[in-house]
Amino acid sequence: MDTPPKNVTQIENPISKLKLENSPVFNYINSLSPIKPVRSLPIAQTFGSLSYSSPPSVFASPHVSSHKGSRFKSDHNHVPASVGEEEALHETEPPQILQNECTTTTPPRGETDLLKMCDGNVKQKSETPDWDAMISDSSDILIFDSMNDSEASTCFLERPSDSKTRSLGVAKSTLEPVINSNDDLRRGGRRRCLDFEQTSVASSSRCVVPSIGLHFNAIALSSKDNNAGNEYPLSGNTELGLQGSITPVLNSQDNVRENETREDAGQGVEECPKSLALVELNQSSPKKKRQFGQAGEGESSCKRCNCKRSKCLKLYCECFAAGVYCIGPCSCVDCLNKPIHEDTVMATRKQIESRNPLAFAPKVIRNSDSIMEVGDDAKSKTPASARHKRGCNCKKSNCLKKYCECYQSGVGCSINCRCEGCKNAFGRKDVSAGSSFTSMDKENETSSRGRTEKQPSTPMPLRQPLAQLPISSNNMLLTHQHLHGASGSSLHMSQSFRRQDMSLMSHSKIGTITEERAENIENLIESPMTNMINAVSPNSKRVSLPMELSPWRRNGGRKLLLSIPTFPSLTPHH
DNA sequence: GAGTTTGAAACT
DNA sequence: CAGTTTCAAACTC
Repeated sequence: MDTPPKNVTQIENPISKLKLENSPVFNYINSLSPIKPVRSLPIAQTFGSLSYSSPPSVFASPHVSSHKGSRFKSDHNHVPASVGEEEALHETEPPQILQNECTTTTPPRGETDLLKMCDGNVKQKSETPDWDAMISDSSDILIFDSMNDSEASTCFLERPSDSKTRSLGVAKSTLEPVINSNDDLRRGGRRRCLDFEQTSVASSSRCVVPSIGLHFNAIALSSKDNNAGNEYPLSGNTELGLQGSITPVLNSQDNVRENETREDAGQGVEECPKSLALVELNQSSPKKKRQFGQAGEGESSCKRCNCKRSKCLKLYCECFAAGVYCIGPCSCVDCLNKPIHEDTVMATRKQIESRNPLAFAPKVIRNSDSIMEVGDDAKSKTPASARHKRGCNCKKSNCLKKYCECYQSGVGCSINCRCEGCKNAFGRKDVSAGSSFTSMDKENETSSRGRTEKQPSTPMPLRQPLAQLPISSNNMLLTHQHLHGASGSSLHMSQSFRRQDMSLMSHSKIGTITEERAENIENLIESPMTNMINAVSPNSKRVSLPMELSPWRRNGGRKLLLSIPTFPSLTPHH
């Protein structure tokens, strides 16, 4: 990928870096924050992962593999604190990738620097660093952290063609609240750039700033959705630069064009998490969708529904389930899943969430230790640990058709599945039962007993309803705060999160984050962090941070256990 | 493109 | 919680 020269230059330019480091401003900033470098890397990432939804399981699919590939690649450079960290990153795949990339091009100094640099990039436009602005913005920047960094970098790296737009988006995200003067415009763009999560997701794909509350589902969903795209508008989101901040302010046309461009480039799809890809690609016809879907875990294409009776306000509707508005390509009838009916959409979402808090969460969860099982064919490339949360219930398809959510998502069946005659090409239930897949279950079980003990070879309780997991955005917040020591930034994040949740109704999985939107969520759940996490209950897990990440860790080596919600619920209150 | 099959979502 | 119905995607022809 071509990186916009400008950015690269900046990032790589040692001189500027030096200047920055030596400058009074730099020192000042450093002295200010507790947030500093050290944790900045890990935490930021974690943050990102935590806060943002992850890309959905989307990643589990072949796409995933590619992602992973890049991830690994970059990871090297980026000094992974631990496996967990990696996983955490995982959640924010898109961002992560970006980040990694960014890291790649930068001296291993810390994300802080990275941020600065990135920031610098943004500002660079104006050439000389505006120190005052920098300082004033520093907080924001910090808040964004990895996300921004990564995204920013990603943006730049990812699509040269879009660099302009992306950088713009980044800049906006970092520097100013993205205000969409025109809702319609915004919405129009939404599909591609979801507001909630989407924004983030979208951003990731588009390099827009990541938002915090993602639609996990959309993202995560992957399977079907993964579209993270355009999500419902966070009402009020816009005002926060942070969050959604960065909603790319594109009108639909622009988006379309952008998408087209991307498609032409042929990159987006592969590199983007399925969800993302969906968002962007889905403008096409249903057939196209299928094709894409194949590529991805389940579908990589954008969502396009064909609802006749649900008004696109039920989970039957893929768009709705993915947290995106129906758009042109949809063939739905009496569709209410449109920006015009935002209130209705939100209300409905809330209602559904009240019934099932995880309704919009990513359906596929990836294990922290997920390792790609590389096989001869693409199918075998699924993440070993990716699994459908609830599992499927196939009776006749043998889990060999897309009727099967597991199969559709590109993940193997697990003990959570109640399928009959499972022949899932990505992993059969019986086979996976003892594998890492059930990690979640294992974790839960383990958690109940203590922590890092080895898992019992005993079968875990079958199908733990994820839905039962208590996840609340509030919890999320707490978690974040805890993790970050309640730093201002974390607070920011939390707040952002909340807002998004509120406005969105909370969602991913990905929710998700999605899936994609989901994966972030998933990652949260299974992320590196989570790896270290022991589940206390289905909803919360005890988390012990890796040494590197855990500032609270006692010298004695005692682990600090935190209770972390598995999923951030989209709804703020609950 | 129409019709069928399938299984998730929703409902009772 | 289980059984049934509704729904829309996936699939077949």
